Amino acid sequence: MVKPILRKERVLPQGFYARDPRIVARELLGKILVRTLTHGVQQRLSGRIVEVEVYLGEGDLAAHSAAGKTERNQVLFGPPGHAYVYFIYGAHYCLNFSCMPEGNAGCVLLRSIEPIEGLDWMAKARGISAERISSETGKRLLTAGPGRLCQALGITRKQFNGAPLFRPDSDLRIADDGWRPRDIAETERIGITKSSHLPLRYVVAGNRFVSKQR
DNA sequence: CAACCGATCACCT
DNA sequence: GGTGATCGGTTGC
Repeated sequence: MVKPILRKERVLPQGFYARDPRIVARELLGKILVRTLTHGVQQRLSGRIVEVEVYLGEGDLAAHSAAGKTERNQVLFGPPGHAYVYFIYGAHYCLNFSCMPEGNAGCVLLRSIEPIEGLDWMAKARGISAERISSETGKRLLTAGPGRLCQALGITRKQFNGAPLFRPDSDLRIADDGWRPRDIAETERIGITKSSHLPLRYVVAGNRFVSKQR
C-alpha cells in the first residue's frame, strides 16, 4: 500500500460527518487517521482506515444512544465530527466519530487501521518489541482492533472525548490522500448481542489489517 | 449505594 | 475456540 503524499493532505471538513453514518462509514474506508503528539517531542502517527462499524441513533439497540441522551453519551447527540471515546471491559478505549446534524445520534466506530507513520512509537505504546513488528503479523498487533488502535495512538477518553476532528490543527483528524478501496465488504457487527443481525460493519475487502475474518 | 455488565484483548487449550 | 480480567456508567433498590 502506498504511503500518503503529505503535501496533498486534506483534512475532512465537519460537513463530511453531518450525514447518515452508513454513508460516512463507507467513505471513511481508505481515509487516513492522523494523530499528532504536541507534548514533548513532536511526533506524527497515522494509519489507513480499513474497518469500521455503524451505530445508528434510532432503532439500534446495540448503540449507546439507544436509551436516549445521558452524561456519558452526550457527544453523540452534539454536533457532527467529534470524537466519542468510551472505556470498556475495564481495560480498553474505543474511538467513534459523531455523525448527523446536532440533536441526532449516530456514529462510526473505528475498528482497525493499517499503520503508516510512527510504528515505533505505536509499538512502545502497545508494549510490543521493535523486532516483533518487522513481520506483518506483528504489525497487525499494533492497530487491528478498536482497543488496540486507541492504545497505539495514545487515545484516552479524558483527552479526546468530545474533541473536534475537522480542524487542520486538531491532534486527531482524518485526511484524504486520494486512495480509494477497490471493494467494500459488509458484514454483521462484532462483539454485540443486541441487533447483531444488522449488516453495519464495513471493511476494505481483502485488506490484511482487518481485525477478524468472516 | 450496591449490583450488573459490556462496541475487547491476551492467553490458554 | 474458549474464557477471565477489570472498572466506569447506568440502573434499580
